[in-house]
Amino acid sequence: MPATARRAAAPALAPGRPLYEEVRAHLTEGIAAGRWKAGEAIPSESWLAGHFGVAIGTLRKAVDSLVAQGALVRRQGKGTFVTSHDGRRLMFHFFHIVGEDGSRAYPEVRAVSFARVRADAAESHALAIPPDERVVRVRNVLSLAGRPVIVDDITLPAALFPGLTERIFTARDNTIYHLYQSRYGINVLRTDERLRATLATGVTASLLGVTAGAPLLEIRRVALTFRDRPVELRVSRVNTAAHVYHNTFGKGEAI
Amino acid sequence: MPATARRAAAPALAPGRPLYEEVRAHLTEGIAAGRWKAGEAIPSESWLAGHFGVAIGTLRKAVDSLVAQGALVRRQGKGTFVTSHDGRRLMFHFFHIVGEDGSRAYPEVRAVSFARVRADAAESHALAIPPDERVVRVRNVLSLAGRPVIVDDITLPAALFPGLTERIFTARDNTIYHLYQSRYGINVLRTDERLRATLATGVTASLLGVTAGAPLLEIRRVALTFRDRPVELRVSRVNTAAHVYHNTFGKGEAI
DNA sequence: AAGTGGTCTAGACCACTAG
DNA sequence: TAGTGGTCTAGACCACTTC
Repeated sequence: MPATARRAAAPALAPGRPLYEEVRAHLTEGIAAGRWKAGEAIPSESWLAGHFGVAIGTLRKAVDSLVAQGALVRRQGKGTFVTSHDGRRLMFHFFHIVGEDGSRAYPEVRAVSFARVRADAAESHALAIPPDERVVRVRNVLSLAGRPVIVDDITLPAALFPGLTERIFTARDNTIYHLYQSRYGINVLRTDERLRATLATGVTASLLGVTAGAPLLEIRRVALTFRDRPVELRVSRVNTAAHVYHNTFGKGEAI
Repeated sequence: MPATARRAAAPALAPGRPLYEEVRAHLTEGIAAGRWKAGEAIPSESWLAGHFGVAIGTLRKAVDSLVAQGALVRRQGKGTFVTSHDGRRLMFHFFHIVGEDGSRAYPEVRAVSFARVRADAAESHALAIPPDERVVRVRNVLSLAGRPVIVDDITLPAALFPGLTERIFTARDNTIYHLYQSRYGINVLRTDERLRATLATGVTASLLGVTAGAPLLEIRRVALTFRDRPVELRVSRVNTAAHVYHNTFGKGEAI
């Protein structure tokens, strides 16, 4: 049977672009809309193939791209699941500060401040929201091995996080991105980071226990969800005396 | 015909792991050994499928992974080519310094020094070579928009770059990675980078035209080829007054 | 045993490039 | 027009998980 005959099947798959892209778009929409929540399984591949009226290979190609993107996770014999940020594993996908020797540790987070304010120019630009839009500003200090290493200034569009309170934010027993996901249905898929070197001043210096004028690594990160919509701005200042920002390019697994 | 019957075909494909991984290993070996050089086309998919005695779909899966890894590039209607670092495009795969507004520019490179010495402890460790092994040390200053922004200290294992002279190194009309590839058959596939903030001192400060004590971004990069073999250590010191290190996580193309 | 994802086959037809 | 990669089908069987 020619491919075109299938196109009229079940959930209308518009022409013009490859079938698997259409299928992928439908799956993406289902995840973004919360039809399948974080940690839940999506229907089986054979069921989805029948549902969309495509061959199993085509369905798999669509799922493959979502797996590569990090939105889905496959588990042989069990099913395909919406990526959840709860495990400790995924955390290092977006946390890149490691010891000088490359050792990884989970930071302890201490909340310093929490405020509802109006976005300043930089925030509204980074978050693609109107000037003076309501935002939540949070400041955390992250410690590694008992010593303060990072000061995080987090800005969230209030409209995306209704009812967020300081208690909710600090009482979480998991990562911050898991909170966004479990309570507000926001899946962080990508981050955009810009790094520069700065000098420690005033409050930041004292929070990190360094002298004014000490070099700090400043990371300006925008977290994005589906359709590259920004959901969080985070400015981190890192004392890199005993830690480094680690990063590899070229996904290539060792061959 | 059952898959197992094919396993005995042409270039012996050992069992135990998926067929496409075997095929991929054979292709990788061919590229690493220089059987197909940078910029050249490998045989067509149908020819390779027949050669290895696998279905076209299986062959494509092997090629897919090498394309994802960056070792091969597909061009519809023309063929599949060994990735070449000559084009200006690929350069930004490994060069991450951009203007504050995200604008990209090609740096002008000025050679400052070139010397053949013995590896120090840090270099021998980073390059996985014996202590006191012979290495080539090069210092470059990179300028953007006519102003010096980066000081690069490059260390190469002399054994991998026989006959390398200052003239060869500075006379190249292309990127440094293209030189490694075209003259020494070394394909840089991955980089491992560690970043920290430091303070400008002495020579570095004067090369960059900043005062001692100015904050600099230090990037310690190890370039890797097939089998994750290190081929270059590069320590960059960047004046981030008007530039930033830019990076995105989560390959996800905008959906 | 039943259900899931993982691998593999053997084709067909489409889209693009080049002579 | 011939050759290349790109998409898609309709199965088969394997590996893993759960009951």
